[in-house]
Amino acid sequence: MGGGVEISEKGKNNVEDIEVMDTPERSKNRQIATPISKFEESPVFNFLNSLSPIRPIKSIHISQSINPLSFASLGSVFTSPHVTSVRESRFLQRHQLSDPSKPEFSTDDQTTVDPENKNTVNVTVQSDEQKENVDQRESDGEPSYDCSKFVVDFPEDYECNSPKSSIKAQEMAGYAGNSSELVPFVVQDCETNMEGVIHHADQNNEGPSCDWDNFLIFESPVVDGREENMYTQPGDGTEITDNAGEKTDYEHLSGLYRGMRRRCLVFEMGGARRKHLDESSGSGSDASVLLQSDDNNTSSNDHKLLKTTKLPGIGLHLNALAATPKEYKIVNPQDSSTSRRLLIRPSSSVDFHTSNPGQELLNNSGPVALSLEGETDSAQNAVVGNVANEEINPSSPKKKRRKVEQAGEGDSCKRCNCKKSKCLKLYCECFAAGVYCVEPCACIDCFNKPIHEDTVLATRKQIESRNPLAFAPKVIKGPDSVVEIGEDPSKTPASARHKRGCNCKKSGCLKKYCECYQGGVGCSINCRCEGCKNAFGRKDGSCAIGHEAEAEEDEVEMNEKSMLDRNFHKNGIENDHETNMDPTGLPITPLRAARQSIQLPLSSNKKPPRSSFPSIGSSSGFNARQAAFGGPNFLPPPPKFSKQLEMVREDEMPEFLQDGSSSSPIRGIKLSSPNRKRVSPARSSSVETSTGGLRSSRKLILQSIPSFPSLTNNQ
DNA sequence: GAGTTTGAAACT
DNA sequence: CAGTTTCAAACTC
Repeated sequence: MGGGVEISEKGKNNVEDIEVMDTPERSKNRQIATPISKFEESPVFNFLNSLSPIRPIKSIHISQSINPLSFASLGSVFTSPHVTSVRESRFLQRHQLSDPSKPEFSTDDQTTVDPENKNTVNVTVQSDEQKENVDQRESDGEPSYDCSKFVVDFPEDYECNSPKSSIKAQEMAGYAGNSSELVPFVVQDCETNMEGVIHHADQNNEGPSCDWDNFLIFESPVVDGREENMYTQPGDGTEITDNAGEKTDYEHLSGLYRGMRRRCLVFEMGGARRKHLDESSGSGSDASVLLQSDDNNTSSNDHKLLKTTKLPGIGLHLNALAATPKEYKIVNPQDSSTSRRLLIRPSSSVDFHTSNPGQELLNNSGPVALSLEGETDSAQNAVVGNVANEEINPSSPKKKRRKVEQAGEGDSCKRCNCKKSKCLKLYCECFAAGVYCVEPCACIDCFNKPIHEDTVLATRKQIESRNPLAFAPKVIKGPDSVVEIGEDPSKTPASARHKRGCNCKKSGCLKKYCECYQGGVGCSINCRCEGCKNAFGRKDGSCAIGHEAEAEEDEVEMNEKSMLDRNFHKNGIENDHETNMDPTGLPITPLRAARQSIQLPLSSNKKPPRSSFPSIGSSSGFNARQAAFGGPNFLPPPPKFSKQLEMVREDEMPEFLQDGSSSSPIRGIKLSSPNRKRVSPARSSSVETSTGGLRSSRKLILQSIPSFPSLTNNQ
C-alpha cells in the first residue's frame, strides 16, 4: 500500500499532520453524530458518562453513533479492508475490555491494559462509551483509532492534539471513502497519538513522562541505539531524538510510539511487512528477533510495543484472546499458543484481523501479530518452530483442550484435534476460524500452519469458491451489541442469529452440537432442526429465554429484510455491511479473532466449553444475555461462532463492494424457507447476515439508513 | 481415557 | 439437489 509511503512522508508531521489524518470513523461519526448531540442529556448518556472515566466533552450520540461505527465507513469498508480492520479492532477491543471478568480489567496495576480498559469501560455501554471517547477524542483532537488507545487513557493528561484536529477532521471526512487514504490516516493516528504524547512529554517532561514510564514497561532489549536508528523516521525520529539529553525518558515513549505506529503499519500494510519479514534474516527462532530484524521501523516498534504492553495476544488473534489471565501476564512471545496467527492472506482483505490494534495492545503477542500478516518465511519459521510442537506432539488432544479450557481460555483460541483433515477443512475449528493451528492443538499432519501458508490459502480459496461464506461467521450478531442499550436487558438480545441455521435432529438444539446453541443464539426459521428446544430461542419463535425478543426479532427481521431490500436498491451499500466475506476468501479472520462471545445459557456441559471464551469478549449481547439468564454467574460456554460476529459485517462488505451484483440483497432475502435443507451459503448468508445485523440493531438500522447517503456522498 | 453420539462438512 | 460418507467435536461412561 501506499500507506507505508505516506506514513514515512508524513512522519515528520507532528500532531498537526496526524490530526489532519482523521480516521474514517471519526469523520463519519462526526458527520452522523453531530445531529445527535441531544443524547447527551439522556439518562443513558448520563449513565454511560458516569461509567466512563473519560469526561465527555462533546455530545455523545449513543444510538446513532453506533450506526456510524457499524456502518460507518461504508465507503471505507468497501474500499479497503484496512480501514475496516481498524474499525474491527475497535470492536475487539471493546469486547475484550468490556469483559469485566477478566483479571486484566480488574487489576488496577495493569499498566498497559488498564488504560485501554478505561477506554472501553463497559461492554454493554461499550459502543456508546467508545463513541463517547471517540467524540471526546475528536473534540479533543485525539485520534479515535485503536492504536491511539494509549492516548485514550491519558486524554486528559496528554492533550497533544492541536485544536486543528477537529477542524481538519471535517476536512478529512472526505477521505472516508478512500481506503488507501484511510490507511495512512490510521497509521498516522497512531503516530499522532504517540507523537502528541511525545510532544507533550517534551513540553512537559514531568507529569506525563512519569505516567508513561509506568504505563510503558519496556522490557524490550531492543531499546538501544540500534533500535533508535531503525526507528528514526523522518519526523518521528526527530521528535524523539531531538531531545538527545532526555533520550532516556523518551526511549520508552519512542518505543511505544514506534510500536504503535508499527502496529498500525503492520496491520495496514501486511504485504509490505511481509516482504520485510521475508527479507529479514533470520533469527527465526524468536519472533521478537524477527521483528527487530524487520527492516521497517514497524516491526521493531511492534516488538517494543508488545513487550511494553506485555499483554499476550497483541496480535490479537484468537490466540491472544484465548490466553488466560495467567498467560496474559506471563506472555511468552515464543509460546506457540500466543503465536497463533490468523490465516489471513497478506492481501488487503485479510488484514482485518491484523488490524486490531486495540487488541493487540491489550494482548501482547506482538510477534504473533506480526506473524499474522507477515507470514514471512523467517517469521513463519519462527512460528513454525513454536507450532512444531503441536504436530510433533499430538498426544492427548482432549487433555490439552480441557486443560486449556480449564485454564479459562476462551474461544479465541481454537484447538483442534484433527486427524484426517490435515486441518485444511472446515472440520478443523482452527481452519474454519481462520487461524493457524497452534501448540495446544493436537492435530495430526497439520497443514494449517504458517509454513504451509500457500496450501492453506489455496484451500481456503477452494472452499470459499464452493461456499463464499464458508469462513464467514456462522452466527451473526447485531451490528453493535450496544445498539440495544435502550432496550430491556432482560430480553434476549436476539441480536445474533445463526446464519444458516442448524439441522439438529436429536440434540434438540440444547447441546453444543447445535451451532445455534453453541453460538448462543436462538434458532430461526432458517433452521431445519427437529424438536427445537433452543434455550436462546426456538425456531417456532418461542424462546425459553427471552422468547419474546426472539419472536419479536423474527417479525422485525422480516420487516427489516423488506426494508433493507428497499434501501439496498436505493443505496446498494447497506448490504455490504452485513455481508462479509471477501470473495477472495480472505477472511475475516481478524474478526474471528475477536470471537466475542455470546455465552450460552446454562450449558449442560459440566466441562467448560471446549473453546470457552475467556470473558474477554463480552459483548453487549452477552451482557444482555447474561442478564437474561440470571446475571453474572451465568456463564454459558462461549459460543464457538460468536467469535467473528462483530467483525463480520465489515469483512463481508468488501466482497459486496467488489461484486455488488453477485449478492443482491434481494436475492438473499428470501432465503429462508423453514424446511429447506440447506441454504445456499451465499444467499442465505448474505441475507441472513444482513438481517442479523439488522436485528441486532434494527432500530439503529432504520436510523442509520438515512445517514448512509452522507457517507456515500463523501466518497 | 475410551467409546459413542451428533451434526456439519464434504463427497457422490 | 438429495443422499451418503467423512470428520471432529461434543458428550457419556
